[in-house]
Amino acid sequence: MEKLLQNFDSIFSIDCIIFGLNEGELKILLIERNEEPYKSWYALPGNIVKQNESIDAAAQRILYELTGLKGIYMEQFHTFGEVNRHPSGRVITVAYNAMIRLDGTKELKPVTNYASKAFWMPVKDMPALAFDHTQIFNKGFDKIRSKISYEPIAFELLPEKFTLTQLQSLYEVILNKELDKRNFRKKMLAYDILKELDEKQEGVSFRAAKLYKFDKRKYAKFFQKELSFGKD
Amino acid sequence: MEKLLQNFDSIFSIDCIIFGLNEGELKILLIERNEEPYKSWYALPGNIVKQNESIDAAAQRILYELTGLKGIYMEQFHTFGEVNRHPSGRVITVAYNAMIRLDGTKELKPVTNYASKAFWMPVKDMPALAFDHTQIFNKGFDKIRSKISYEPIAFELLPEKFTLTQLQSLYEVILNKELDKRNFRKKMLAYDILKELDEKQEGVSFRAAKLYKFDKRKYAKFFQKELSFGKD
DNA sequence: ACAAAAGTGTTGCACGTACACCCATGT
DNA sequence: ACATGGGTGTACGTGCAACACTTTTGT
Repeated sequence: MEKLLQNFDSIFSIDCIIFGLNEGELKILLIERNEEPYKSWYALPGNIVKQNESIDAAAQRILYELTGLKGIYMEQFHTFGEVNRHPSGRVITVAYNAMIRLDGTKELKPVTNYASKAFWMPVKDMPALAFDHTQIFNKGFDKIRSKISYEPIAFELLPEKFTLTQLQSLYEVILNKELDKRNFRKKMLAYDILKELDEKQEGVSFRAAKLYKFDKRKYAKFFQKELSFGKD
Repeated sequence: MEKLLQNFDSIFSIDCIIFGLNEGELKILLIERNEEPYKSWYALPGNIVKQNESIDAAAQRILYELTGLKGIYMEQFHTFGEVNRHPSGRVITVAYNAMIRLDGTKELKPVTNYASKAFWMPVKDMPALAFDHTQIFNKGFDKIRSKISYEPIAFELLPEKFTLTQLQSLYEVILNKELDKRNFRKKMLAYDILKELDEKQEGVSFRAAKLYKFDKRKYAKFFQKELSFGKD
């Protein structure tokens, strides 16, 4: 083992699943590869971790280099380690995911030649991806879907000010089922993590809806759930 | 990148957190290291993944080599990738955990020299461990604790036949809090995943309790939970 | 006036929680 | 007889699911 450790290359990679919401459609960030293997295929933003950076730091750097996005909080969700998942050799990959707000100010522009472009792809139109990225994406999507079921994380995707109907549509897209309007609103408001604003929607040709903001301070309590059988 | 891929050593490792229950005490499986670095320290069973094996397969092999245990179903829960977590070089580690039944037939015997012994350590007495294994253990324990809160996985730890009181004690040990006896029994029986046997406890100096078995067939339904707002 | 979406309450049910006493058995 | 854990039921509160009509606004 000592010999192994003396001269090694760190061959592990990061792949990122970044969700965004645009015109009511759930999308994820893809790149078009500009390198072999899988040159000109679509792929998740991903690359090799350097020897002197932690995997969390690598995730930040790689996302930036391939898409121009900086400072996105990503969470590791699984490591894929089949022997032949990469055609050029043994590479295991640590997959991260994140949800971000698309406010129009975030331009996508790869900083390296490794990607020829970065773009948003509607989740419902996902094409075949390079490597095992389709499998990685499926697992990441499952993860998000299950997480949203017990933690109100969907706000990350919405603009700062949003209507309850927009929030509900987002839940419906992610969970892929219709929800009851009255029950949804009741439950969301009961969480007490929304601030009602004095503003209304503008530019719609029907009754304008109230706008809400997500209240980060009150959000904390949703990270303390536990099974109990009485006597807390 | 292509150059990197041409001659590489795969330097990633696996570490295993194996929980067991013995005399009502929650324990985890440790080894005593027989190699530098950290020679003669206690550590989680773990070692380097080979180039031609998947990380899941590596987890099986490594656990076997270090402890003699075979065919234990382990689940990956996190990958640790700080730059300096291993003193000899850059090694990231994929951590797995599992819960197993200690029925006395499983002898612990390392098959390689890499460990001088393998043994069960009570969780409440955890010593300092080699590398960042204490941190890994803490995260794995958190994971188990949170998982048991929404999925009745604790049966893995118990003998085939057990009493409800034993089951409750186990929950209390893992969750680190007292539970109400009536509510606990009501809830567990309501899950309808226990088979009541015609047997009773033996060799106790008080009223013998009924024995139960875990019914694997009925267990399936606990893997289908989702947030909903009506209209399923 | 009409089209389109906003907004709003009640009821039944399932589940969680709090809580205390008698029973069976071995010594 | 007594000590030890085994075993049991009820009442209350909360949260989820089902369900339909009126209001507001722009065209």
